[in-house]
Amino acid sequence: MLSKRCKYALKAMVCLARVYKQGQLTIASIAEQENIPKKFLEQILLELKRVKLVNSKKGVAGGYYLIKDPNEVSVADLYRIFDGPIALTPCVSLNYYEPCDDCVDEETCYLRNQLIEIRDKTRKSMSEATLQRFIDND
Amino acid sequence: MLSKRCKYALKAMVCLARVYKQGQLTIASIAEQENIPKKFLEQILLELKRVKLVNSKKGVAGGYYLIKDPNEVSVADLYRIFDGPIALTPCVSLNYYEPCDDCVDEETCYLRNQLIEIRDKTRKSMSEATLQRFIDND
DNA sequence: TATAATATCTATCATTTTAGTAGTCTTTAG
DNA sequence: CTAAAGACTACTAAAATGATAGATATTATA
Repeated sequence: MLSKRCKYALKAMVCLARVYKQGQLTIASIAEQENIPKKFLEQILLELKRVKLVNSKKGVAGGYYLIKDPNEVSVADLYRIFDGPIALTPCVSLNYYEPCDDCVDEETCYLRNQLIEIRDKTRKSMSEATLQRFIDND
Repeated sequence: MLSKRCKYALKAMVCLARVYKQGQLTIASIAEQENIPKKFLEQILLELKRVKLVNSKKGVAGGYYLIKDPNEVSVADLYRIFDGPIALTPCVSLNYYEPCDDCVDEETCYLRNQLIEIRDKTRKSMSEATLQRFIDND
């Protein structure tokens, strides 16, 4: 499941993708349109800015805008930012690798092969769900 | 990511699958072999018994044994028991459906189509990872 | 029949994560 | 100058997670 943060981020990003290279949206307008608590969304957009997916302009007539192409941002990207590894265990994660507490020897772990298969398929399906697709296939 | 509960459950189930129709294993033996806190594993096995995937015998020479065929139990089943919906939002979950707090109209939700696609692919890959496969493809 | 080995049940707990809220400060167009 | 925007810092309530503790019930077997 997506956390609320991540779902809100996805919604906000799709909103911004719709006006990609055509303007900006204020936090308040996104929050209202999408039923997201404004202060919470503020934090989320700040994080999206920190990782350079969006940028913002302060002051009157300011707002947020997407800086990456909507074809280049996917659910997988947002999931990793807000919800962490896509893999089912840290030991098979490509982006967030960590050894498992309970596993003695990774090389001989009998879970590994299947978990890697699941990881690859999940990565693929989440990567294919780009912002652009959310717009096109609406 | 799998919770520890779920990962421990998976490991225990694979252990039990290896001796399917050939005997039983004690909590202690599984806990020791797999580096799982015994009391925690106890709770997990109790839950697996409650949902009728395993059964147990008390007393000396007692233990747990699988009652479903190892081809009929998958990561998807265990995920649902311990970690909940496989879908990314409750509103596209087949087994745990719930409307979303923030969505006004489900029918016109622009996230829906893509989230359903992801759900179907994830369900498939997690369902294909049966206990038997963990044994065969070890 | 006593006992040791096993599962079962009920309760509790510390820590972390989640989903926010509150208040103040900074920037900027007009 | 000021209103409208984002930025920053801090706090918090509730739930989930990953356990631990202790007492009870059952059963094979010596």
